Amino acid sequence: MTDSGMEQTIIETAERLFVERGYALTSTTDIAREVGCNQSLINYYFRSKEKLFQAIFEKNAIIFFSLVKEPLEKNIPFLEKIRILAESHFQILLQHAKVPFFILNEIGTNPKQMEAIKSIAKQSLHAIIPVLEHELAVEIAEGRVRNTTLFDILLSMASLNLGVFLFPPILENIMDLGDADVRSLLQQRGKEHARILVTSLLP
Amino acid sequence: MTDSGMEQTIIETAERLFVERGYALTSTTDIAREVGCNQSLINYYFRSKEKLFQAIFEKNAIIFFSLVKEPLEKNIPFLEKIRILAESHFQILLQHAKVPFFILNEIGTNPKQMEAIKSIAKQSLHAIIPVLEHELAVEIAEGRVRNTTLFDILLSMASLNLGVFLFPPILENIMDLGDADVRSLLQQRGKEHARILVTSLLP
Amino acid sequence: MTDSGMEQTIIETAERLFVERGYALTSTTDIAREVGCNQSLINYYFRSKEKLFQAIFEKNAIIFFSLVKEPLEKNIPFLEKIRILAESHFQILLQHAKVPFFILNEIGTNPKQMEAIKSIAKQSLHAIIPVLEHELAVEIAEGRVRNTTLFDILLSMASLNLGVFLFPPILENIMDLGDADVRSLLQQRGKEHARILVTSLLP
Amino acid sequence: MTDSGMEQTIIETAERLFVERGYALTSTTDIAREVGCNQSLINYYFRSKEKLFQAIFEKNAIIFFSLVKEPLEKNIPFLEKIRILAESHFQILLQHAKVPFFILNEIGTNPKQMEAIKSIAKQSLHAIIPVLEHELAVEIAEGRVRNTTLFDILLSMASLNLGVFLFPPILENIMDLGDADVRSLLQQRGKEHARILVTSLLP
DNA sequence: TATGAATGAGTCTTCATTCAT
DNA sequence: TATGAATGAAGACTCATTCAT
Repeated sequence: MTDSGMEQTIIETAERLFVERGYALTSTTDIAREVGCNQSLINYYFRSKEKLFQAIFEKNAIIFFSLVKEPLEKNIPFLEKIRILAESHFQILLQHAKVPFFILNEIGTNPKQMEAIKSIAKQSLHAIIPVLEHELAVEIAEGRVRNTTLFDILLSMASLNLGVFLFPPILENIMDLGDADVRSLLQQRGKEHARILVTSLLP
Repeated sequence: MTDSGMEQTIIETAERLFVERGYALTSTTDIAREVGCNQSLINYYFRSKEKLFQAIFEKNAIIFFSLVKEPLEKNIPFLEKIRILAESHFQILLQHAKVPFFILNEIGTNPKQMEAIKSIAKQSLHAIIPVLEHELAVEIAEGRVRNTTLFDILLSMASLNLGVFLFPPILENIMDLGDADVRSLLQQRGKEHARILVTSLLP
Repeated sequence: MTDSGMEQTIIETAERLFVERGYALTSTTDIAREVGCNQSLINYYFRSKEKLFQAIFEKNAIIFFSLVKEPLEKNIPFLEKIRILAESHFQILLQHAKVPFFILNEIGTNPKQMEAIKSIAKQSLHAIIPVLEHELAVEIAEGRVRNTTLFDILLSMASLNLGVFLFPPILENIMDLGDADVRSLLQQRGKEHARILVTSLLP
Repeated sequence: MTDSGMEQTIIETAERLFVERGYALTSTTDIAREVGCNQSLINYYFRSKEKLFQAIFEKNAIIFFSLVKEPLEKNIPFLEKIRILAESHFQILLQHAKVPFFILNEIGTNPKQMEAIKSIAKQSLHAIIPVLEHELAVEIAEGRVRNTTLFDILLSMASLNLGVFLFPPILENIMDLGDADVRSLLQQRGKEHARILVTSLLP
């Protein structure tokens, strides 16, 4: 802990615990114990458990809704864009494996969070959706893509990609695989998902 | 309310609340209030909140791992079986829309539940996996299915199907769609998933 | 403490402490300690400190606004009514010497209490004010009472009577009188107040 | 803010808040926030919340016990002195409308304050009481004033005058009068009180 | 079978105060 | 003179559980 990095330490510890156990099951006492500080200090810096949580939640919500790291290049065929999108989304999740569970959990657990998420989601998605929607219409019209909706495509993509990060703890256990085994099995799933998606879009 | 009507009512109410809000956010006080009985009665019948919960959790875990309602007929081509499996799984979830979130949540939140789940999962899956695994090997060998693993297939299936029941609350909100709209959009996803899966398996 | 008179004991102890020290300075821990019970028990019976307080506050507010024990007889001259009223009010306060301070304190301290008091006050006063107002008008018109308002009369009465119960603790101290001395000095103030009031009303 | 401007600002702000809300309901945090300074600064200057309060309390206690701004002229008839006293007391209160409630509240709430007040009260009153007491005896002996005690007279005076500043918040509410209405009703009460007092002293 | 009373541990929060700088 | 960090005690409240009936 550097020159009074307490505030930072608290945030980091809180993030770890919140993401691991969720809001309800993480007490400020837990955080303080782990940080090694007085419990009041948490309130001193963040005023309330909820305020501390909210900052962390929103930071992770942004990750949750990140589809790409850099904007998609324009002059790329539609299906190629979908493939890039899927892989990129997968890579982002790979770096934040626990985030999907955390966000899903908190949203399901506290409906109030839906509100907090709305603008984050829109901001993330509206950069990408209108363009794709238009391109998809063209592709369908010209017979290069089977008749479907962008909503369906994105839902499939999200499902495939997120599934990999939601179910593994279960899979590890029921398949008696080690953490490492599962991880390596999953590494290749990113490309596989992209392939599944693109294949499913061919007429 | 019949003879042991109370006990039953408590279980049912508890199930509803636990599935809706999760273990941590459901207090025995809540349950008692909703049931309209004394708070002690819950402990009288079930010894502890945790024991009451455990029964309910395991019941729902069984649902969560149910892939089919009836055993698959034997003399059906492999790909057809996969199609049936996917659709059947989807239909089961459709009847228990809140279960996936509940189970995932509880597992992620309380690692102890992994243990409880292991045998349930194995029992469900081992009825089906060895056969399919063998058939898949044959199909691949004979060039009718591209080279892949059953693990991959089932993970894709689970991801696609469960995604539909995990994300809609989010989708509803960020897309400003009504509950009904989303529901109807999803109805057709069952067959779509089967199609995606099967397509993705073709060589 | 009779057959589980806990609830009653709590109310009584709480009333004593609240009246003595006020809401802010009485902790539920204090009450529990004095009662000799677990602190949770207070919440068990009354849900919250505030609810426990509110009942007590309103009970005392009713006393605070009680001017007469029995309705005034009709066929009594106006000035005689005022005299009876003043003496009656004084007697009521004599039996609840600490109430005025308590009520004044809580109102001044928590503006929200004004709302709680409104209806109590109106109920108490509106039984008596309209009649007196009309009679006063007649008396003035016929020259038997000097020109004034009922508001002034009642404010004078309240001031004189309540003053006796608000300042004595101070008087006791600065005059180095014993509690008993002051008390006896005050006993006679009831009639004195009535006299002052009536005298002041003569033309 | 001049050299020691902070210290002064803190005192002034503290006084305003303490008088408005009382000791118990005013936190040093509140004061610091309102002043716009660090919370520690209050402790730095005044060692403790209580010491800060004590100075303020005593200053206001002096006001509370002030009966006259200038010493009464000697060669004035007794009843005229009483009249002047009453009006003068009323005028002082008019300039410090919130003080009576504050002092009464703190005394009733914290018995320790009685001690602090004793000498202040004595100092204020003993400048005036012995003389008046002697003059009253003469007046009574010569039949110009009815038989009473100075204690009674001063208590009546204090009651009438202080009542005006203690009850208005209540009156405003239960009579549905505006702040301004009540204020104007009360403006004239000063002279009225003097009249009531003097009248009540005539034989 | 069913209940109300009672408890103890734990949660979040507020607050006055202290300390090093 | 002035500050931010940190603390410990206390406050109200919730909750699962136990006990006697």
